[in-house]
Amino acid sequence: MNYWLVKSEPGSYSWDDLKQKNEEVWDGVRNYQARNFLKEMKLKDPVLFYHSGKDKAIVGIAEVTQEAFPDPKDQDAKDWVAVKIRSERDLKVPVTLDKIKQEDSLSEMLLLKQSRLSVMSVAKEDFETILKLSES
DNA sequence: GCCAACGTTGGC
DNA sequence: GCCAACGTTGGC
Repeated sequence: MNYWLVKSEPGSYSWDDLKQKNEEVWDGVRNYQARNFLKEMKLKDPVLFYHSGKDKAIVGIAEVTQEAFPDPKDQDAKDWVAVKIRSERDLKVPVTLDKIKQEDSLSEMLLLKQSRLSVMSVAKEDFETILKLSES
């Protein structure tokens, strides 16, 4: 099992939006590195949901409900893909970017290293650390 | 509002 | 194929 993180600007699509719809097609990704991660996602992989912009925090956990398929928004039939994710649960306490930065063991997270990447993998240990941080 | 990081475009 | 110009993302 692999672990992932997706970013969204809450103004355009928020965690609440996902909870309301339950399941969503995660499409429109137009970055090769992000696309390659989308292609590696497997059914039931956990996905951290991060709010960029004002929030700057991981707010919930989603789950992959459909593996990569051709992005329906891909007009030119390029090789872009989408997945489906479903909201699983809220984090008890959102894990802010500040908190993540304060945690030495998380300093290698792609979230910190590549601020512009919108879909990324998360190491198992890092995933677990974040869960721990979300408990207090 | 600014700026760093980074991706894309287009001229050469 | 290189690189300057420009656009976008996202943190500060």
